[in-house]
Amino acid sequence: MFFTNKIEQMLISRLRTQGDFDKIPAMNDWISSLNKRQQEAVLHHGEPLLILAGAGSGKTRVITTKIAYMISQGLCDPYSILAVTFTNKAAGEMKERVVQMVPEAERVLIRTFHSFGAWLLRRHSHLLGLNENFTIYDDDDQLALIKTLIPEKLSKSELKALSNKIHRAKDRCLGPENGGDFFEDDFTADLYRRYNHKLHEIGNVDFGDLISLPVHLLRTYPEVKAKLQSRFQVILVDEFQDTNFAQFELLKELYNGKNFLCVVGDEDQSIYSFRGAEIENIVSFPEVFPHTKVITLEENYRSTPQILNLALEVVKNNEYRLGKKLYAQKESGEMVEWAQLSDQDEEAQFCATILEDRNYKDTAILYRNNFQSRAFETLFQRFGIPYKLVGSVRFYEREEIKDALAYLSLLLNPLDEIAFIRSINKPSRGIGDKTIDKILSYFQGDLIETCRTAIKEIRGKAGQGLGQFLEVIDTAQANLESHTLSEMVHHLIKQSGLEAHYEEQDKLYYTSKVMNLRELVNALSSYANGKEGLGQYMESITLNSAIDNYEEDDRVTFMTIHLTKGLEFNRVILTGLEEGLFPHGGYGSAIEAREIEEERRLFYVGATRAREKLILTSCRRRLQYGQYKESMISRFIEEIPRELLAVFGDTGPSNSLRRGDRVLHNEYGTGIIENKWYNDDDEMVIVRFDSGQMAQFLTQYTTLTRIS
DNA sequence: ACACCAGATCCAAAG
DNA sequence: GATCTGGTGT
Repeated sequence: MFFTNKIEQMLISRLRTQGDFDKIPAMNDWISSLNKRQQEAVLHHGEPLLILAGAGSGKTRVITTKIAYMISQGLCDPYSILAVTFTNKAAGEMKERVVQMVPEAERVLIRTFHSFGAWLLRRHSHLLGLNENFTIYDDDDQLALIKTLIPEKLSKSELKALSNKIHRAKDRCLGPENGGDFFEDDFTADLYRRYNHKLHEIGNVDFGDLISLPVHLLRTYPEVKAKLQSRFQVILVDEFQDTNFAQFELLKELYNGKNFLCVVGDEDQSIYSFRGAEIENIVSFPEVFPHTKVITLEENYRSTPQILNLALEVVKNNEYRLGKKLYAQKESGEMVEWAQLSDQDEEAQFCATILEDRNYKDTAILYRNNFQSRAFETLFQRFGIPYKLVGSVRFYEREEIKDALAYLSLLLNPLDEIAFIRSINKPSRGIGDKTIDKILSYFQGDLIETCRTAIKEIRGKAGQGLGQFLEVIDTAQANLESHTLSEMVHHLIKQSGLEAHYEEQDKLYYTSKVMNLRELVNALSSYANGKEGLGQYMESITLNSAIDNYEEDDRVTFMTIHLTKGLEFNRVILTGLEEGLFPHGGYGSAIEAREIEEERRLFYVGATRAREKLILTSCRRRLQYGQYKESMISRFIEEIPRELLAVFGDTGPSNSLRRGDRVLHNEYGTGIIENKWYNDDDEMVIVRFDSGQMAQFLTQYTTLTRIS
């Protein structure tokens, strides 16, 4: 059931003349409340659609209306729609909004790329040789597995680099054999080969596999591919600028020329290239899918002109962008403020002063790096200002939760060596490295059975401990069949001694680890009994993103700029605008132009989260590794035309030279500053003189006078 | 096997 | 400065 252009034309003209959508009367209102471009995006069908949606241009509204429209007009079955979002939270919100419009939308599949990948793999685990109840290895688990494969000792950072390399290879659908020159050395490729082999033996998957294995599956099994292609007649992807190569490949595999593809994104908001995102995906989309209809949404409904224009002034310094226009629809508001503070404590103090108006809920304090939250937390605690820290440590990354999950992983997959090593001596029951090596020397596939064999040969404290461990596992195994998951896990954390162990720790360090374990038990109550429910729970918790638990309440929000994607606040304080911090990098290690452009996009994302009020802060010095370090004002501040910035307090804007300034030099004469950067702590400029000569200076040793 | 201490490392961003 | 890691002694 597809749109022909004729039907589309008819619908558009019907909308214009009568505005009469009989099936759902409200549809008329929904569509007519959109602007022309948005309407066009909702009504387009057939050829692939690329919606270039600037910040705050109402893209979520367009997608939800589009889905509701297709369903209510009977253009496709809700079951045949797949919508891919960036986080589970975004998926949940999208579903809620669409279902509110048309209840049948309950059957639309709305997921993140990763959870869609997992969904696909669960249905075809047998074809890929995966454990039926496979669990997903996160970066920690991946690292732990790599460790077992390397005999020689490598430093943590070397291991991380290897693990990262393997991960990035999977993002590009590169295997150990077809990596080309991606792997500089044979060692990495060989490690990758052994890593994949081991992971396959265990029957689990890692994050990268959640995308690359589905691609492999569809390429290897045409019948599976055909089935999926015919089911998903409509595929929508949000935040397309942050998809990686493998995700684009997956999308291409799902497309058969007959189904409808719609992607939405904004190249200026691509901020995840460190995680493999390819900004090229959105730029090249019309070439990959010829006849793509491109619709640009250029009206910003979120921010005041002051905020929007400032953000645009910064991002327009990027070379690599499509250069969309974006027009503020809101009325003029307050000037954007900039405050320069002496250090991170004064910065926190400054924020606290702003919050004296108690508009907690409407305010977000944003920063580049997680560690910056600390100064804010300390001060806000002291002043009793309510705040919530979003996403620094995810629930499943907590030590006590990982411990409990290790037992559960082992129950689901007794081949899981990583879960085995983590759980066997936690809390310590006398089983050390030596004993574990000994047990593994009896290795016979199933690790529980291996223990049963090995226990006969292990005496003393270790043997006793191993007996206890087996009892815990056996009881849990039996309870998994006969009790609810909550009851099973509740008993497990008691019997294993985890609860007592963490009770002790809580008393000593005033932590609340037992509470977290209770929370785990509670969360399980909404899942079905048995292995299947347990598997579902484990998946949901592993794929839970840092932002997924974010809830609005009357507290100030602390979070990294990366996490704010898709959110908005009345008032935003963008902190730490200093060279080396934001933009990150520099100070000795040169920053590549590509990286600076991504930092600039990050600034753009942060600034455009604000609806009414934007405040920027910089510190003159900052505590780093226990020492104060002088910092320089971020180049982003310098890229803002002075008339767009209200300087707060008595600190003036820097008098330093900026790109584009006209300067006078004693010997060379007049010229224009072509570029400015920092080499270690030295400010460097390149000047293009009117004579045509170019020269590079260390500004502290050269007299360059600014002239107008 | 584990407690304890010194030296190393951390402070990119995340599904 | 705080936290983590690896080596040492018991």
